[in-house]
Amino acid sequence: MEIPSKYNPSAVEDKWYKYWMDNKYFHSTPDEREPYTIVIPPPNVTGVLHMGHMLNNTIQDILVRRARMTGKNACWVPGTDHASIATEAKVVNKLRAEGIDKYDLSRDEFLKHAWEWTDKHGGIILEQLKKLGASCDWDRTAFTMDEARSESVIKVFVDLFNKGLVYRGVRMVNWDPAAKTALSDEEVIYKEMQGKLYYLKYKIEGEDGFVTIATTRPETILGDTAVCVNPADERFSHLKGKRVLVPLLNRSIPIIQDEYVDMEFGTGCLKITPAHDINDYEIGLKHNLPSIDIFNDDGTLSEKAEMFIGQDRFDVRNIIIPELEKAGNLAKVEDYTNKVGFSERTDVIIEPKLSAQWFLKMDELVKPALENVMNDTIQFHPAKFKNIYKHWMGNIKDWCISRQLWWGHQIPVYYLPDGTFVCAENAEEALKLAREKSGNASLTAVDLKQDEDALDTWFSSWLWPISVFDGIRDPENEEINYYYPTSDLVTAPDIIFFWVARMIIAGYEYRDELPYKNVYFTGMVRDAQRRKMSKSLGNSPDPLDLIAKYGADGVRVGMLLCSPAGGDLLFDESLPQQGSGFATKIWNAFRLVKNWEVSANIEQPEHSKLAIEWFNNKLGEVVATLNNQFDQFRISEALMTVYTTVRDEFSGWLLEMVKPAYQQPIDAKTYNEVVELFDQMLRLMHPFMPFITEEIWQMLTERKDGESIMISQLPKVEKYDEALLAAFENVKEAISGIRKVRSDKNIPNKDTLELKVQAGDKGFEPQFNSVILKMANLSSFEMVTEEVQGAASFRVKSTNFYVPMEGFIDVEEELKKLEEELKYTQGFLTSVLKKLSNERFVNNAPEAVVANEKAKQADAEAKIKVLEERIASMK
RNA sequence: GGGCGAUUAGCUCAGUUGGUUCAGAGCAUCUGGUUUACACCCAGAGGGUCGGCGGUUCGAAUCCGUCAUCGCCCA
Repeated sequence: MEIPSKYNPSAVEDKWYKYWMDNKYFHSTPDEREPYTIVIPPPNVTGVLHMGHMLNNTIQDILVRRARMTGKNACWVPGTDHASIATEAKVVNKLRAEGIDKYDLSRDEFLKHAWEWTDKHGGIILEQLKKLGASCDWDRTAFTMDEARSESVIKVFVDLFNKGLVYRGVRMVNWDPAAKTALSDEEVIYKEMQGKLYYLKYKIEGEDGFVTIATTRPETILGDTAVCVNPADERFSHLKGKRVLVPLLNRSIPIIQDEYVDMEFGTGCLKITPAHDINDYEIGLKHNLPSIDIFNDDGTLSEKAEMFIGQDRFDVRNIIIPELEKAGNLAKVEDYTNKVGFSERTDVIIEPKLSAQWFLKMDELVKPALENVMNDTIQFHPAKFKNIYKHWMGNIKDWCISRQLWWGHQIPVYYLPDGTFVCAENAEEALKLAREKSGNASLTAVDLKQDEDALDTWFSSWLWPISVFDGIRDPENEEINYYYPTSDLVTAPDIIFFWVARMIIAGYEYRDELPYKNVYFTGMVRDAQRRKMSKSLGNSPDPLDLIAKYGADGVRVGMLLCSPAGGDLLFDESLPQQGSGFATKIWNAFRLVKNWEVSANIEQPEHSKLAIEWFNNKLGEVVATLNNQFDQFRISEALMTVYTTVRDEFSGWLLEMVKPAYQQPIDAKTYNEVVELFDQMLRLMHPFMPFITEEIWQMLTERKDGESIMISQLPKVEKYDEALLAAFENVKEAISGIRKVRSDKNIPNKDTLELKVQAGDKGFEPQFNSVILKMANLSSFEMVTEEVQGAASFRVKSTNFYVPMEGFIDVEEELKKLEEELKYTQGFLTSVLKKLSNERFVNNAPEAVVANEKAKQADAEAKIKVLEERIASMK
């Protein structure tokens, strides 16, 4: 078989992905095995794959592939969410570009366009995930607005309504005037803005004087219904009970007193506009002030404003100032920086607005969700996110679940002609209820009008772990009972409240059970300068370009190399480059082994036998380490374990030890054992690098059609000989010592050396002599009992190693080195003795710790003796 | 303003209930090397008073207090 000298990822990756798909290896159906389930955090249909998805889905794929290789029935459910605000905005923009206004269309016509758009763009991101190697069960692909999921959402709304947990209320909401919808607090982004602080004079009614207030939003004076001062503020005590006139309108409003007012800020005098500021709204409620809503839904001024009707709120700000100045109401203007809320979806400035919305009562629902995270029934990784979760859940507000949009699940509330309403899963049911409620049997379907609003997208995604298995509509079906609760959730910390908390709430409400056992929070992907990856900065590489350049395996390794859980990942192209370099390294190891000529007629050399015995034990240790790291979700550390094991232990030590001499064949026994060890290593690597491991695994030895590394089993933890591994570390140290002598004396590796060993109590492992002989390229190996002169020397523990080289040795320099080594060891001994001579240490410290110090003392003393003898003999 | 978290090598981070040879890794840096899988490589080396101060302890990167700086969330 001809093995290409270069590994070519792109050809290999498409081939094996197709093979896995054709063989249905990703597909899961319930059986007697233990399930391992992950639901994908459904990406938004408007999105394309970005670096955050790459990281997130790489981690999920690693977990799923590993579970599959440990005998579990692994099921990774993919899907997308409908993203009502973002998608509706995209569709509205597209229609506008075609000269169509949304409001010229009926709801049904608009939805037809939205579905068309979704069908065209919605699946792109899932196709991209395939390039990454994602082993999702594609037969299960779900969408938050497909039939099963939609019916589930409606069913849940009706259920919560009937439980009395859904109510309609008027609240101050975050209004997005571009999308014409309310947003949740979490969808508002506050940005620092350079603005102005305007000082405006309000005439005191019936007097000559003025009261001066400061505001950043002069256009809202038209909605003022009071001016407020702090009751403790003596500057304004004379104003008590008086009234002032709103500039331009000359409307008379009261001066009220409230401790809310900060006496230090501005003039200490605050205008109150209850309809357009959340704090003013609270004060308005407290003091029974009227609210005057001066804005239309699109951010233009309404008739209630009495002036500037139909003009945009920010235009009005510019034109009202000259008017106020002309009228003598403008005192001064200052520069001012404040935080302004922007819509996460449309990036326009949020308008606080009073509006009728649907709310979900949260206080009772959160209880089990909070408790079971705090008591670690559900584990967060890293655990620090428990605190932030607790804080939010403890201060939870009712959830505003209505959105003034068409794209989404229309709220299943139907209004009767008299303004009362009923809530039902469909129109027929609603009609039945309406007839009962009104006592009017002649009501017909056309008399009922369904609520225009749609539900918040999160109101469908919070059901995701249940609804993807149809557990809402059919709570006892085989799949939900088998796959739920799911195992792990992998997501970003910025949606801990939007999504994670609410899924946990829904889990306990609808299954009386947790939705998953572990939540792994990934870091945020940033660039090398710690900036967020964003389109506008142009600092985000296209993931598909990266895959084309470095291979999916290389990119997966690159993403993980520097991504601790919950920490920022500073992405740089050197990372996937390192990943692809690692793939090359593995490929070359494969080429080395595969190109050996195998002979059945030679005996296995001693050093090969030892090497294989050692590596078998090493493998046991590595498997145990990996299990431990995965148990703790230390995935990036697990990758590092695999990385260093392949590079250092497998390639650097094992393969070098068994490698036959140039153009010599290898014995069949060693070859077969090395192939078996290679196979085991490939399995350990497979979850991280699925493609190259499959490619090599298939070529490593004869495979039958339909076999695959992805359905093979990982090596199990076996007992490993720790003493053997420790002994081998001494052997490595001895070999390194000889290499260092070569390097110091400029002796080429191909020249053989002699070695003499003066064994001490520790540091010499005679059973490995054949290994040292081969790895250090020695011509002879001799045990001695005396000091050897005219030789370079080094020590492992209390054993002296000598490499004779008469004439090469600078006695002075050698002595200097020995003196340094001695001084260091003596210093170390002093510190140990200091501890041991401290009575309180000996009495208080655990026995094992004291014994350890005594062992350190003995070792140091032995080494000092060896060094002193060596120095004495050289002098 | 309230809360949470962080501060360890040039960079990014580990460091499990305080105690195994004077704090580890990867990357970066430096030195040497093209030996017959691999220069996308190999062999070595340097680099940290664990943010400052104080305390508890026989013993502190680890526990407590305080200050400083930074980040995130909420108002």
